[in-house]
Amino acid sequence: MAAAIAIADAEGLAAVSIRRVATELGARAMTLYSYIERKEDLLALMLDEIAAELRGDELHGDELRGDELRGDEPVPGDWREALLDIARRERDLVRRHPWRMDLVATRGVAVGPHALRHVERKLAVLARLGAGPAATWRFLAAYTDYMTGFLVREAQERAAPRREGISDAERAALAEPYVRELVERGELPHLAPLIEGGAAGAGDTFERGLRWLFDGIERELSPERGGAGPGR
Amino acid sequence: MAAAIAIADAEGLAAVSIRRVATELGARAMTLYSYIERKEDLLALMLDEIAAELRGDELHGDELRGDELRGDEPVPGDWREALLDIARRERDLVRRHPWRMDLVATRGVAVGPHALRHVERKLAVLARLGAGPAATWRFLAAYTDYMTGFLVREAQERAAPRREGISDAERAALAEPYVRELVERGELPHLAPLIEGGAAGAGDTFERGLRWLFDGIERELSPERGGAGPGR
DNA sequence: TATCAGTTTCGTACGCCGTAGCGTCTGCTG
DNA sequence: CAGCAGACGCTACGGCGTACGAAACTGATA
Repeated sequence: MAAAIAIADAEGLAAVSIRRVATELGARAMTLYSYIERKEDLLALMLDEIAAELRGDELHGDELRGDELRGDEPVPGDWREALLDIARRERDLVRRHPWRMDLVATRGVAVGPHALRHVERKLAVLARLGAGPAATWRFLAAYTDYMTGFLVREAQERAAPRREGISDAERAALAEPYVRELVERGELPHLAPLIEGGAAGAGDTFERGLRWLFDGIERELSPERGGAGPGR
Repeated sequence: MAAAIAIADAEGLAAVSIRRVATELGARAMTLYSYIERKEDLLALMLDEIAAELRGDELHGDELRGDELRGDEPVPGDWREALLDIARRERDLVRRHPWRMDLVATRGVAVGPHALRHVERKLAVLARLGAGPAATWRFLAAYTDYMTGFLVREAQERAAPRREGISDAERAALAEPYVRELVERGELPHLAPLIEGGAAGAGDTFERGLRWLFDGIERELSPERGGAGPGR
């Protein structure tokens, strides 16, 4: 797993092949099949393994994995700040392991012990909302979906310059034929000023989008008020 | 493109190989390289092609592609209903072509003429918000990210039973080792009741999540009011 | 009608991939 | 010491994307 993760971090998920991982370990390809049944097992294990890095305290070695319960120490601050903190850590995780979103998009989210403990942590935060189990689950689903979409986009934008030339070269050489023609024919009246004005792609929308989502959730829980306070 | 799309619809994106598409067309593999430079070009073309199905009117043949301007007829109702309508169509599109999310997650969103016209349509709706270009772009980014995340998850959940046994068989045979042990050791106090109570995975969260996001955006634009009205 | 440039198609080949099948070796258990 | 389970390696199969050069076909020109 460590070898596979190192390869994926350095050269992308496509470089993780059975032969390559085996070579990195000084073995032959078929040796790996003593420990896994299919390559997909290895990928699933990688996905759960990096979820261990999502713990609040940064001690993610194996030393305190044993019997003492952890994972539901009270999180400081209100639920918004706590969930925002978790979101930032998830974003950092994808920055370290961009291939995570490739796997999430194809195999779905991990269901190993580390990943489950992380879900537990998020539910502990959401429990402060005092909503019922069904509503809590829906909140988590909306949060997860937004995060997935943002992180997929960010990981892929970050990987794009590595695949081709530079982002500017791509924009100049690839957007010219389509966009220029459509813009000059006046078929994109709303999009054209955004492109030419530079508004497209400017700024970091990560926390902004999360706050909008949080606002909407908060308003549902206290509908008569404006929702300015922490609610409840 | 049509042959490739048909294969992907029927057997998934992995079945789309150069050799397979060529065979479907009664030709040999290398023949395709007279029309595309790389396989990725074919995938990009597929992605833009299905975006043509996102037009509001259902005439997505080639017959009226010519000179008459279209794409910014006023959309009925307020912006929320209009954007919700677009969102439903995007969801239906992924239902017809689940492999779209695979491509979006790896290659990013399409930048062909059909896809650009669809972005234009969304910007026309968002223009009613009367926000500046930067804010409008951020709204679109947040919407797109939520949609991507939801659709990636839905497409992958829909494809999961096809990959393995049944969803129930999977839940029983695969979740047992991890989850049961952790639950019985009491390490997942918040997650356990959701699983056992059946709250997990119940109901459709699509429009709910979108409405929360819309509420948050609306509140930003009219902060002093509760945001109950359509605003502005 | 004969020629020819240009396009389209094809056969072959290279180096990858995941993994099935089977033989060999090692070290622990009874 | 016998037996055996597990770790490990070799070989092979069918598939992949695509580079390269030859062949076949097309339409326009002499």
